[in-house]
Amino acid sequence: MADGPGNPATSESLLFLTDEQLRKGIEAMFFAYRGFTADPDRILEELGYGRAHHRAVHFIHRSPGTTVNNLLSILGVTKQSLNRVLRTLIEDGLVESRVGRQDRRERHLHLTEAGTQLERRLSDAQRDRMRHAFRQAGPEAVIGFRAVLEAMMDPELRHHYTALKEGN
Amino acid sequence: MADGPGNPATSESLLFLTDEQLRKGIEAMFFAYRGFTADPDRILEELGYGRAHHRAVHFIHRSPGTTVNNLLSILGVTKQSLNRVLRTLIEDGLVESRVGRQDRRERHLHLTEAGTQLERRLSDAQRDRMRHAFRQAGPEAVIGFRAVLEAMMDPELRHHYTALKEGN
DNA sequence: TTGGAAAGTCAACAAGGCTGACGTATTGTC
DNA sequence: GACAATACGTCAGCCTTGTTGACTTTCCAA
Repeated sequence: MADGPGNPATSESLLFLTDEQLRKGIEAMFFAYRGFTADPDRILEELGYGRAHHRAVHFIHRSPGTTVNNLLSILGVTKQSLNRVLRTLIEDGLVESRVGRQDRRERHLHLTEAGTQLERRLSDAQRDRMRHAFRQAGPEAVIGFRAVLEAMMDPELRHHYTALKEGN
Repeated sequence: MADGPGNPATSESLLFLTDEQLRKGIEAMFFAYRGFTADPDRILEELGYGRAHHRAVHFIHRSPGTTVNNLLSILGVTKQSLNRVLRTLIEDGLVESRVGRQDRRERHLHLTEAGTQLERRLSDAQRDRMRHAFRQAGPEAVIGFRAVLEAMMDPELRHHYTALKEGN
């Protein structure tokens, strides 16, 4: 089995690592992310919210009772930045901030009924697109999709992704 | 072949469409995109640029001589927004704007030598991460990754992704 | 030739990042 | 009991990057 530069098998097996393939992957991320956020963005706009509000609502829904500090480490923004968003959500009655029972310095965040409804509306829209893409591409592709994305994350942030119930 | 709710084959084959699977997909996109932009962001920051500059440089490199209008349709922002970015890039000598020969209203955009160098530096960083993720996940996964992302794009924007030399 | 459309530029504003400084309540430690 | 550390909130001010509105230059078609 010669392995020269002209060997078709060799070039084929490495084809997915050529600069052109990598560029395609980069642009795929760019354009897909646009689609990924497009539907929620439309809903948010009519309510006067932005993506920052969506992120907060999403992760409060995922981890009810989470603290401000925990949310900060997930979102990777400053507390001043998060606070601005959180304040409007609390004022608008979408999020409730409860003083911690063990540690009264902490604030535990929960979605109100209205907050839960908005979360549902946003995630329904986003899931619809994700479901369509998954169905279109098939189960095998979904495995690959997840594998590549997981490998693309910063290692020190990956635990936020896998921290929940493992195996799902 | 009964198809009851307890049938393992059925639930397994549809497992990738459960709400929990979709939520994982959504968060995978969120965290992966953060990693995807992290390396270029660091380079851009030390130069006083942002992601908007990166996007402009990337697509001018991909399509030398492209017009401002064409760039607008790819990037999906207003021309005023793009213009601000473009102006600084031109002032800094990274991009050259040439008046169109047929239509003198048009401006054809090219990277200068310095612009090409910056593009190289940015895309090297981003390709390194993409390459690592591709290698980690394997060729089969890359196929799936691309299939899912392509299905996630807005149909009317997808042509920007596949418009180049097909089959690469 | 003139009026509309198209390409691009300038001005001003808003969202949402950031840093820095500071205040307050609470907790834990010496 | 004093004191440092922690969790959170807030004010001020900056930057990037999105927006709309008003404008010029250029082209083309009636």
